Amino acid sequence: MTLADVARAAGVSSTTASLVLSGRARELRLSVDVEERVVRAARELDYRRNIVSVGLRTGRTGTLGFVSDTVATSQLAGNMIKGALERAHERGLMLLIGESGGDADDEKRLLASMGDRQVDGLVVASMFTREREDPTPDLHVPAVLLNAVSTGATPVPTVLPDEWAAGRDAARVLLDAGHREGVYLVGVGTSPDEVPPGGVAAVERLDAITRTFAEAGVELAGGRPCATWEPPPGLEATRSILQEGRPSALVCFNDHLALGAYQALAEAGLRVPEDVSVIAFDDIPLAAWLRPGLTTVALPHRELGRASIDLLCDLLDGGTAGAAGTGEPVRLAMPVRHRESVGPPRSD
Amino acid sequence: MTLADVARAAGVSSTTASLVLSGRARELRLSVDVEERVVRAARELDYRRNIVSVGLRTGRTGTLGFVSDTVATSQLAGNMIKGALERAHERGLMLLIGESGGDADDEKRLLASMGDRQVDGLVVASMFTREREDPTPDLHVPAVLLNAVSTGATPVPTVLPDEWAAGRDAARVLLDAGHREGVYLVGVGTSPDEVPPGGVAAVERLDAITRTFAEAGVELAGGRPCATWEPPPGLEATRSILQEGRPSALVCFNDHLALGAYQALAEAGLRVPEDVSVIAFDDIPLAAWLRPGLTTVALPHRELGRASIDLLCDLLDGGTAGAAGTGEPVRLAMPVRHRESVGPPRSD
DNA sequence: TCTGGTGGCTAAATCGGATTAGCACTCGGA
DNA sequence: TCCGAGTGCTAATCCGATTTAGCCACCAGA
Repeated sequence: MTLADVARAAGVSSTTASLVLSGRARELRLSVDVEERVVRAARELDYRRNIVSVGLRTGRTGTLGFVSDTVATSQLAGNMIKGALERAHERGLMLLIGESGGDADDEKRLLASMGDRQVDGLVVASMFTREREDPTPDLHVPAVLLNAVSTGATPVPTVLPDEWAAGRDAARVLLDAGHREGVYLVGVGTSPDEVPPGGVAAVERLDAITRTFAEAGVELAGGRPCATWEPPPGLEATRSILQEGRPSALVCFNDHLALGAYQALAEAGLRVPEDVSVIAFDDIPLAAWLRPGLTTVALPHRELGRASIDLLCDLLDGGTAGAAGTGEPVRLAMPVRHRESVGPPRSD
Repeated sequence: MTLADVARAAGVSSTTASLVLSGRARELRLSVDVEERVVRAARELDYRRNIVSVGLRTGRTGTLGFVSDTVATSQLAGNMIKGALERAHERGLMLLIGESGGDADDEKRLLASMGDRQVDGLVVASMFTREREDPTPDLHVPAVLLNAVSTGATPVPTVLPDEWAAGRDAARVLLDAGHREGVYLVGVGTSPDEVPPGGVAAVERLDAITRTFAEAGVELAGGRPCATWEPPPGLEATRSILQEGRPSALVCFNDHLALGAYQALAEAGLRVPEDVSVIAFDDIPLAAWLRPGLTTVALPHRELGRASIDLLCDLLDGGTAGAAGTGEPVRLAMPVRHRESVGPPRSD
């Protein structure tokens, strides 16, 4: 079923059929009769426009590229993709997905490959917020960064979680509960240089936490940097903290670390939140399933994914209009999920 | 940079350039001189074939579609996609990804949309093994099913995890450890009709478990069907089992249920594996992080994803050659991950 | 010398649409 | 009566490749 078939069935030229089917009939004052005939023929023949052909002629394929460093490492990634997919479909676009595995050459290949397929635009995503160079210096395809900031000269439109506010809110939750001493960090040290490399998120959270406590006249009791933010290091770090005595509250820099912390606390016979309060970041499904439920500041992955598509589309059809115009990154709020792991400090 | 530019730079016709660049120079006895000139020009101009154009002319776009019901619900899903993505890239193909959210109309729309973009083939995936109808009755695009079996008349090539063998292996692990009584099922009942609807996996596992124990002269002590396989129902089910007395071993139908079981056992003051052994299915990352580490039969999601692409490619360029030829589904082994949650039965 | 074959390359058609230029006809005003 | 300005539609070109059909020069055999 091609356009020519429809045109023939409607008894018009394919030019006319094309015009009608791309909704330009009114604009070009085609007769209502002709318009109806074409529409009917198209419906009866179950005609669908061949997007490859349209792409060749117009250069627009209705397809976007989404390249991330790692898709499956964490569930989070999945949700980011899910959000992007959703939003793209809502806008009638399809997503070509690629995963570079963190390798720069692979990424380059992937981006080129998407360029070959004439994607209209690109989302370049990172699983963990970090700095990176401009992904598409030579490709002349509009691109936005997701969960990453460009170090290049020309700013690339960017979507980021608001990590600073998240750190502040986490600190406030503990302050509101009454914790003023014995607050420890799990995953990072108390000084900005004791943070995993490239971890923009950690730096911002740490800064916010430190300041917020300081403004309340509270000094952090200590922290333990962890090379990887997974349960075993979290367990070790917490054991180490326990050797200094019973902490009042633990700020775990992600939920996995918090799982390790739970295990160490259980080992030591301490109860959450009666003896020790715990707050974390990310809100992976596990957080809701732990006993007691883990209070955590959610990384809005799905919304990040959606926002990246919106930003890209703004960029595509607005030029500098909308959010894409200002050089500032789009920051998405990280909501606190209140569960049962934070309580008042133990009185003794 | 178009083919015409390359041809001009090399001083040949675009026909010749096309021939050279698609590796048919030898076959058509073009002179070595011409071949070299074209290759050099292409390299110097950094020429890349426009795949959209090729797609229009040849009908092959070097792009496959991957449609699943839910991408992000579980990590597993992510790994399946990751595997598919990997394999596709290894073969120089790109993946157009779609998520139907389980809605049949959305799926139809998605498939049509991919058809419009001339995908060479389709993988239709399901997160949980289940029966479904042929996804592409009208689309004339080759398709394979992943983690789903077709109920249609003409069999669709399919990739499935070998759930039966998995059930058998789980049972053997317990038998080998010495468990001969007090073995309970968490997630399903002991009879085949007490299984969540559409759960092909559960049916096969259950059958295998029952038979394997029966062959060893062991009868299952009981089971608890759960509406959803998540930690809270697992916790409830285990509490209910504990009211009958101390079980010797628990077969949890997935890792989430096992997490609930761990919580119930901890509540009751029972230790794993000294008092109660636990074995489960899936091998999500959490399984390795639980204390003690959860012995579980892994769902090879990544491999499933990879295999689906291989099967699809066989179908595309083999016709009925390779695995695609036989009507039988491709079955992938589910390896047992031995950790610490299974031990000998308590002697008293 | 003419014919037939073949080695080496290219003009032109093609894929399925979008777009541009322009045709044929009507109507109102000078 | 003639001109200019619509009105309603279409022929032809183009996008960037692949593929078909075929051209031209050269050489061997009759």
